[in-house]
Amino acid sequence: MKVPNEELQRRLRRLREELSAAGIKQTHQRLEIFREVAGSGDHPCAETVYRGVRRRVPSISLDTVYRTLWLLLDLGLVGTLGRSRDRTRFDADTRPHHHFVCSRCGMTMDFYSEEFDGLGLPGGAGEIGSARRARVEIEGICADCARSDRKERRRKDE
Amino acid sequence: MKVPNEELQRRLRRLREELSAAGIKQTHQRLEIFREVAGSGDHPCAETVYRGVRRRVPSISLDTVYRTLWLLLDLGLVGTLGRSRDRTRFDADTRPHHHFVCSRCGMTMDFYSEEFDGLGLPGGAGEIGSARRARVEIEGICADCARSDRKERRRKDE
DNA sequence: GTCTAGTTTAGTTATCGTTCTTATTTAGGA
DNA sequence: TCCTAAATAAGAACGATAACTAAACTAGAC
Ligand SMILES: [Mn+2]
Ligand SMILES: [Mn+2]
Ligand SMILES: [Zn+2]
Ligand SMILES: [Zn+2]
Repeated sequence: MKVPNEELQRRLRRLREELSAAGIKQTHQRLEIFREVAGSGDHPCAETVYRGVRRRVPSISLDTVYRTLWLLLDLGLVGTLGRSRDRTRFDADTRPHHHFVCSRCGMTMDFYSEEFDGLGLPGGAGEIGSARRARVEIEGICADCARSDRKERRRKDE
Repeated sequence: MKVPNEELQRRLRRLREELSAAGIKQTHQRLEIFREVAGSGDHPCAETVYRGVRRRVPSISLDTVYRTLWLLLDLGLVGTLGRSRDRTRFDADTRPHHHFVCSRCGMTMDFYSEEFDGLGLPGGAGEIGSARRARVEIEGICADCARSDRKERRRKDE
């Protein structure tokens, strides 16, 4: 999953705006680290970002990658996800969206739904607090795993 | 939030059934660790469970707590939640339910909604895989934090 | 172009949740 | 009761992340 160039440019423009607005310097490293996350339509971990950026900026340090990713998180330019046993994964898609996670292979896939975006606390729970954002995670079996399961079952049955 | 004794007993009975069914030994430690999670209506982390169990079983080791909690997870007797930067938190409520998380103070509160339980992949995303379970996390400001915010604002305004 | 505060690097060290190692104990079947 | 595979306790080890240092670099203000 590669992010279309047009969208990538939009995101890079937003990075520059947010850095300016916050009075934070626009360094080559910050640009390239963000480009790496924002250009992959995936949910890379810090280590993956590091390896990717290193191809273009061989001197980059892992320390800078971490510092920058947490900075981007503070600025709201990336989000995080990932089950808590695993390493943190970053997500440059800041549009409201949701995730499907395959419980067999761990594959994580984005999907969009305005209906889900708008979910608030249901009637009976109104006094807990005021909703700002809803995130839906659907756990299931991905199409690929379902296919190999069927194949496996056939092999066993015959 | 304390789990009523009747429900706790039901959960402990289920533990024994599941351990038997899986051919796993019923140790004192496993019983007490599960009792700790299942008896708190909360979402304790491993460390909290450890401290609680230690009052009754002073020789318990943190390692055993972790091993047991992951075992319970595999058996479907507990779930996990928590943002991936923080320590994992465990949840012995295996009924389908959802969470409200206060972005100010971190307070996590359960709520129930049959509508949310039944959420599946929306039309446009049907080919990703087959849904088994939906989890909704609503982020917002809890009633308590909203109250202290208002108080704070008043203090500043006058 | 100069200046400077903020940033990066490399290296080292620390932290903290979690997992491994090893010797010892125990649950539960024979 | 005896036996053994499984489980535990203690503490060392691990891996991801964070926090230093000091020296070099650089973005952006003037
Ligand atoms: Mn995503
Ligand atoms: Mn819960
Ligand atoms: Zn899969
Ligand atoms: Zn709060």
